[in-house]
Amino acid sequence: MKIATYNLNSVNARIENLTLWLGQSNPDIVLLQEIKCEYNSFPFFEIKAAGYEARILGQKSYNGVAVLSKKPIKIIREGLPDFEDENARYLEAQIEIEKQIWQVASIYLPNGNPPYNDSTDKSKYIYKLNWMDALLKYAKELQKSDLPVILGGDFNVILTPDDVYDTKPFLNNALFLPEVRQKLKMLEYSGFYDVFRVLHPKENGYTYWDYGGNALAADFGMRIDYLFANAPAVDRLISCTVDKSPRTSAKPSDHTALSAEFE
DNA sequence: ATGACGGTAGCATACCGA
Repeated sequence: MKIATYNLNSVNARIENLTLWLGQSNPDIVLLQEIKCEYNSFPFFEIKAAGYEARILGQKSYNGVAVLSKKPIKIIREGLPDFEDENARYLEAQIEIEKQIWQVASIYLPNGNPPYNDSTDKSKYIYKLNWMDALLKYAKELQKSDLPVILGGDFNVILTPDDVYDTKPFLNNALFLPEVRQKLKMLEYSGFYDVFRVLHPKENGYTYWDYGGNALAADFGMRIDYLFANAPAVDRLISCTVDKSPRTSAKPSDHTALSAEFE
């Protein structure tokens, strides 16, 4: 079973990039973030032609998450429990592949940085912290499941100093503040393994490079997209790789795909 | 390494992002 997470930065702007990558990478399950559209403008036809069913939690202009699969998708949850969210950031599903049911969630965690016109505005950061608390609370519920569970997506957190090209520009950034890093660590301590780090303790594993300047060429990247797996899933882990091809192909997202294979 | 860059809404420019 091959699963991937990919923040697309608009599914409609990226549909050719996406279908090309689907054909090359051939994942069984894909977790998409920032589709940036509602149901009626989602490119179901093109994705079906590439061989995938799609279920989405859409939103106009911003956010929006989706699950793609070659096999039927059963939606378990839209949005986190016990958390009123005006944004489309969480979609959870069950997919049966070769007699094994996998429970997966596509997660687009809030960025948390203030708007440019008011650097003192903490409301987005507070929203991020509250969102993470709701996720941590629900993750403990999910740990009661005997199914293999994979929480994947754009977590908008640089977990450790090894996960960014330079820490100095990010010391006061909502992606790297101690609170959010601790909360993501708590997700690990609750029993969700950081699949990339399980297999690659040293590699940088960047999944995002800014569009501007020479960020990609100079490898000024950051690791903010993750696949977290519970014990039943990580027991089956075979490989986990950053797939840089969609980031280096034409009209890229600023993120790239992170893939993992399980027995 | 910060500002340039890209996407959306909607038609000029503001907002969002990491």
